[in-house]
This record gives sequence, C-alpha cells and structure tokens, in this order.
Amino acid sequence: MLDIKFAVTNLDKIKEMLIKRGQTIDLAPLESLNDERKRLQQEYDSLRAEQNKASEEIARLKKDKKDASSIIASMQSAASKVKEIQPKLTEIEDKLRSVLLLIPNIPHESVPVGTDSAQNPVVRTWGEKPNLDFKPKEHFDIGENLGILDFDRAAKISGARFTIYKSHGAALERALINFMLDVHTRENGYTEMLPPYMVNAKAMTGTGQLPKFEADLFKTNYDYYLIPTAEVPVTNYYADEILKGADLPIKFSAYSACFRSEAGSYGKDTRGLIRQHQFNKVELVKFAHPDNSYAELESLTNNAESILQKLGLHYRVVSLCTGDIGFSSAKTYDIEVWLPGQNAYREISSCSNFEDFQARRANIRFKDAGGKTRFVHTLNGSGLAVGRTVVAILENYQLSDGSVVIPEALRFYMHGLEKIT
RNA sequence: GGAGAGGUGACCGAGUGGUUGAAGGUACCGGUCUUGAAAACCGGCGUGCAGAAAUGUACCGUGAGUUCGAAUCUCACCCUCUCCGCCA
Repeated sequence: MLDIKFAVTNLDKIKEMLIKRGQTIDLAPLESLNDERKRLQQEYDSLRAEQNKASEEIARLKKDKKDASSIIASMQSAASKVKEIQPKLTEIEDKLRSVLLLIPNIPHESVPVGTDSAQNPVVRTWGEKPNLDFKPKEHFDIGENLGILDFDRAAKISGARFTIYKSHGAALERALINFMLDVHTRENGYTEMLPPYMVNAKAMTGTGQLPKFEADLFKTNYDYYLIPTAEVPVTNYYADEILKGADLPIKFSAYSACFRSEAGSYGKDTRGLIRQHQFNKVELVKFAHPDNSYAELESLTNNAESILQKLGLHYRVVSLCTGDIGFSSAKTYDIEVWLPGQNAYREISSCSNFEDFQARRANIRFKDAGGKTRFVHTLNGSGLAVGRTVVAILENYQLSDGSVVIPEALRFYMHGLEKIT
C-alpha cells in the first residue's frame, strides 16, 4: 500500500507508474475521497473540540455542586451532529483504503521499462548447459519411467496439477528441503521457521495477496486461506510490531507446502511438476533497514543462487521489467534454471524488495537510531522452489539409459545414493 | 463441546463515567558524577490526521450502543489463558 500523502501529492508519478506497468486504475476517487475526508475530519474535530470544552466546564460545575443542566442541554445538538458525521467519516476512510489497497507498488528507478517477460534483461549467468549426446527427455517422462513420479494416480485421487512422489523421488524432494534449509541456516545466516499453512484474511492482506488476488487462493470453509507461499505467514510474523533498529536485518528461512489455484493458467504447463496446485518451497524472508534494502536484495538473490551453484545447475538471473514485475514488488530478480528437456530457462526463484509496501499494510515498523518509528523494508525470495529443482536435476543429470545421477552435494542427504536407476 | 479469567503505550503494570494520552516501573535517549564503565541522581521519551506554528483531534483487542461526556457502563465479535469432556 502506498502512503496516502505521497499518493495524493504524486498523482502524476502514480499515473506514469501505471502506464509502465501496463495497467489502468481510475485515480480520480483518490483525490476527491481525500478532500472529502479532510473536510469531514475538520468538521468533526471542531465539533469534538466544542464538546470537550463543554465537558470540562460541566465537570467543574458538578465538582462545585453547581447546576450544569443548561449547558448539558445546549450540547445535545452538537452530540447528534457528531453522530451524523462519524459514520460518514468512517465510510470515506474505508473507501479510501480500499482504493489504496488496489494500487500496485512503484517500481524502483533501476527497474527496466518493458511490457512483458520478453523484455526482462539478463543480469548474469552461471555455469553452462550440460553436454548431452542424446536427445534429452522431459522430467515427467524420466520420472515416470523411473517410477519416482506418479501423475496418473495423483489425478485419480486429487485431480489435475497434483503429483505423487514415490521411493527415491519422495526421498529426493525431502533431501532437497533439508539441504536448502541447512545451507541457509548454517551458511547464509537465516533462522529457520516452520509456519502454519493456513492463515487469516488479515495476513493475506498484509503481504498483498488480498484483496486483489483472491481468485488465486484456496480458501477453507472456516475462513482460513491456504498459503500460496511461506512469505505470507513469515512476513506477517511481525505484523503490528515495532522492531529494534539494531536487530535489522532479520532473516528467516522457512519450508512450507504452497497452494495455488492457478486460475487463469489453464493449458499452461499441464504436464509434470512445473505448475502444481500444491508444491514445496523453501522461502527466504528479510526485514531490512530502508537504507540498505537494495544491498539486502542482492545478497538474498545470491543466497538463492548458492543452492543452484552447489547443485551444479546452470542458470541465469533476469531483472523483471516494469510490465512483468509483481503487484507488491518494487524490484524483482528471477532466477531461471536451464532445463535441457524443455530446451528453455524456467523460473526457479523470484527475489523481491517490497520496500515499505507490505510493511505499511501489515504495520511492521522499527525504531531508527534517532528514536523515530519508521516502516521496515520487507524482502523475500524462493530458496528454492523444490519441485522445480527436482525437474532441473532430472533433466540436467539424466543419462542416455534413463537413469539420473544424484548431484554430489545431495548424496549425504540421500544416504550415499549416487544414481537413481 | 461445557465452565471460568483476561486483552491498556517498545515491555511489565495501575486505572471502573468528568483536565487520563493515560500512575509507577523497565528499556531507550541526553546530562551530572567517574580515568573509563557500572551504580546513583536529573531531564527527556507514543502514533495518525489537520495546521507554517500555537494548537486541535483521534487512538486503552475489534465493531456497535448508552451519555452533555467512555479506557471505565451495555451488546456482539475476535484473540489468549485455566479447568472439564472429546480427539491426533
């Protein structure tokens, strides 16, 4: 959420931002609602001032055992007027907030201008495509042939976009989770967290999934939403709190299952593990000082990259352009891993700095060195999407006979297994 | 599911209708003292909105109500804790 003062005094900037993002929002209500709010607030304040003054006078008279009935009678009209204005004011404030909640974040000045993902510049690449002297298979064929992924039976018991991992497949997924958490907690300085997978609407609003993206979420019949990412519970961990400036940055790493309705992506990635209703992810979350949140974004991205490096998987980092960047984000790097079977780079991590956009929604603040209370900057990134990492391993480490080599960094977690055959 | 207790500032904790934005303490910031630190003492110390400022106003879980006036009374809801029952 943007700051209302900033919003009404920088309407041009917001309009420009919306054009760059390729979106249209009617901003007229913003100005008129804010004017109306100010007008009502002033009226309300002066009425209340009158009431408060009279109250003091009444108190004084009563204390002196004098008659106050005339002044009490004279205040009755003011009281009824206050009752008239109050609900109007509340209504305007609610409307104003609901408009603000639908305005996306302003991209950082370093974010490239562009219309879609084709215009995301590559920032860097790491490693090289593997040399496969045969036609590489896609991960779902490899997995099914090895008997470690079962899509048909998952469809039978759940539906499309679900998978059952079996045997070494299940072990591989579990190994990756432990491997990633160990690297982030022991080498990268994150504190591990295991959060709830169901949260309330307030938490979803805090991180920006609600109110705009309700259709992307699964909701239970008890008013709980299934989390689409651990970002939601972990970022909201400090909602409505004031942190100590000296404690920043605070870094959490959390494994969770993630649930997404994938509404609107019908027909995309229908086969395999790439796009699932339920998938596993290890998430990185940071609460940072506004002065160095962009340096923190770089290191967070590097932390996510370190997993791919240890696994020996070739990837590139792209900077999302203004037309592709997410609603809440001010700047996002996507890490795209190379998939020989698909002959394409695919997103395996998305690392973002939200600046104070989420902090303002979730009300997460800190005391700076001067004792002033300010909003923190929140950041997060996948470290990494586990299912897609399995895809990358199967496709990059496949052999011509259909077997798959286990990357060395993972063998400890696979009890020494070197190859899935 | 049944019975009870409670939600106050960064934290602990007073406060049951009239100068209460809210005692006291802790933490924090500044100062005195000290070679330095600690201790002690003195002072400061919430946030939003409007305003150039003075100042005004709002905020004591959330929402509604009673009243000239609500942290304080009424109702609903949310959350936490304790006991009983049931269950992994």
